[in-house]
Parts: sequence; structure tokens; C-alpha cells
Amino acid sequence: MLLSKSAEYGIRATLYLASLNQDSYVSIRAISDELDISFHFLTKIFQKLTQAGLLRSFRGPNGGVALARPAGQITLMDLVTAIDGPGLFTECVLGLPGCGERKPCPLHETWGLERDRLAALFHNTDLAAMAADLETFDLRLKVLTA
Amino acid sequence: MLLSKSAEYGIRATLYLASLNQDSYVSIRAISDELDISFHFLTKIFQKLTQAGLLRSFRGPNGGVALARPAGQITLMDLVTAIDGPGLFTECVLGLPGCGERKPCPLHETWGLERDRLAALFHNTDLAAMAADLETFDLRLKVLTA
DNA sequence: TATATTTAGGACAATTGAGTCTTAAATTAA
DNA sequence: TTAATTTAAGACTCAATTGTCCTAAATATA
Repeated sequence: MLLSKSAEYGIRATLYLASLNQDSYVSIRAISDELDISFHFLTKIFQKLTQAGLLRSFRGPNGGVALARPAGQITLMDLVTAIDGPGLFTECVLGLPGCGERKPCPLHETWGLERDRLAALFHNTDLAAMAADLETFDLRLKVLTA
Repeated sequence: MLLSKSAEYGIRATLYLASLNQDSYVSIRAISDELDISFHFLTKIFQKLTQAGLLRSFRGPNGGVALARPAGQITLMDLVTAIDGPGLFTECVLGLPGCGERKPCPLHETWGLERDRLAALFHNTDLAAMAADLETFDLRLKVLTA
């Protein structure tokens, strides 16, 4: 359980939105249908991303959501921290509230290195790169229908 | 949320047990008191570890729990998988059930490398090494009392 | 203006994780 | 045998996450 369900859905759906490469708004219903994610649940997740300034939204006919910036300027880190908060990259892996340089827990150093790598990975992976991989390698965003 | 609360508690408590370096059984009550972990909750966690063969337990006066093997032969990986299951090291980071080499999700390759590093870290860190660090660097297992 | 469309947002239900409590079973010692 | 100690195990409560539903607000179009 590295990411919450909300974060998983949010990443998949936003990446799908980016891959459409569309100028106009895309309705949440269309995305939730395509990716088999609950429409209402996805709406809430997108609201978070909109409030975080990662998406734009528009109500009414032909409304929907759109990336607020070019896909190359929205990173996995942006999405994860907007949805799950920064905890994964800041908190002690043993859950000790006061863990830090002064009084580290036994995993502080060793996990710190790994956590920084993970943070760098999330920071250096943007929607444009992922969308390009989607095309190049025929990757997928939804479970295969049986 | 890399690890569950149960896993956090389980690691802390088992490491504390190892650090005592005691031949006889140590009562769960003594450990839960020392680390400020709910006694009943910790009992459940230790039951899992006992059933997984990582701990021995003994009922009655002078009973308690003890490591089932030398501390050098119990790894973080043992503890985490016994408590949280293997999901962290096996499941798709986007939660796609069928994600694999044949039809990978966009993060499959990049997360796979990081996940393997994490798995290696957990696999290569054992209780003896951590207990030694505890002494050497005066690290801590419990929150500081105000 | 009236109607249809679509996001916003709150209330609510279901599920899971976290934590508590009680009783049973095993063991020791008086 | 009796009483005290301690883990085992199940029932139960509480809280957070996940998921559903309904109404309001904004917008476009007829």
C-alpha cells in the first residue's frame, strides 16, 4: 500500500486525460466509463486536483476537466502529494513522530536514502513522458475485460 | 503509508525484544509498556509473528515471547511480509490486477527497479544489525516523553 | 426563459484498519 | 488443588478510507 486508491485512480485518470491530447474539456463521465472508475469517486479526486491547481474544470454542456499546464509540467509528485499529502516523503517509516537527525530511528538513514530515490523518481516522471511511453510501448491504463 | 501501523509496531517491538538480548521469555506487557503500544493490539501482532515462525511464545508465569531464531536471521522482509503480506513487493503501484511483463502499466518498469531496491534493503536488514546500530548510535524506538 | 448538461459539494453507507475488552487455555507456584 | 500469571482468540467499538447518492450551481442551447 504505497499509494491510496484515490491516488491510484487519480494518476491513471489524469494520465488518460493527458494521453487524449485534447484542447477542449473532457467530461469526467467519459473518463470514468473508459477506466472503470466510479464516476462520483473520481469526481471527488478531480476536485482535489483542480483545487491544487493541476487541473482546470468547467461546468455545463461541453464542460469537463483539462490539464491546467502542459503535460510535461505535471509530475507524479504533484499528483501524489495533492491527493495523499506529502507523508510518504516526509514521515518516519516506523511512524515515530519525533524521528529526525537528532534522534533517528534505526531505519532513519537507510530508509532516507531510498525515500529520496523514490521522491526523485516521482519528481522526474511527468505526464508527457508517461503518455509517450503509453504510445511507444502500447502500455495500458485499465484492466482487461474478461 | 508505506507500512501499516501493525507493521510499524511489530518492527519496533521485535527490534526492542532483540535488543534485550535475553535468553528467557519477555512478557508482552513489559514491551508494550516500554514502547507505549496498546498491549492487546501488540498481542495480536505478536500472534501473527509467532504463527509465522519468527517468534516463540510461552504461556503462564515467566512466559512471554522470544525470537525463534538468532536475531541475525530475522529480516525486515520477514517481519513486513508476515504482518502486511507481500503486496508491497508484488503488486502494481497503480493497482492494476493484471499488470505484468506482457501488459505493463506506465509505471511498471520504473517502479519495478525501485521496488527491487526496496525489497533488497528490507531483505538485507536484519534485527542483529539494527540492534547493533541502536547501541552504536544511541538510536531510539519510542517517542520522547514530554 | 426553460431545459439539458456537467462539475461542486455535502450527506450518507460500506468496508477496512486500528484499537479495546472479555473469556479460554496453558503454565507455575503455593 | 487453588490461585496467579500470561498468551490465544474471538467479539466488539472506533476511525479512516472507499464508494454512493442527492441537491446546488454554472453553463450552453433551443
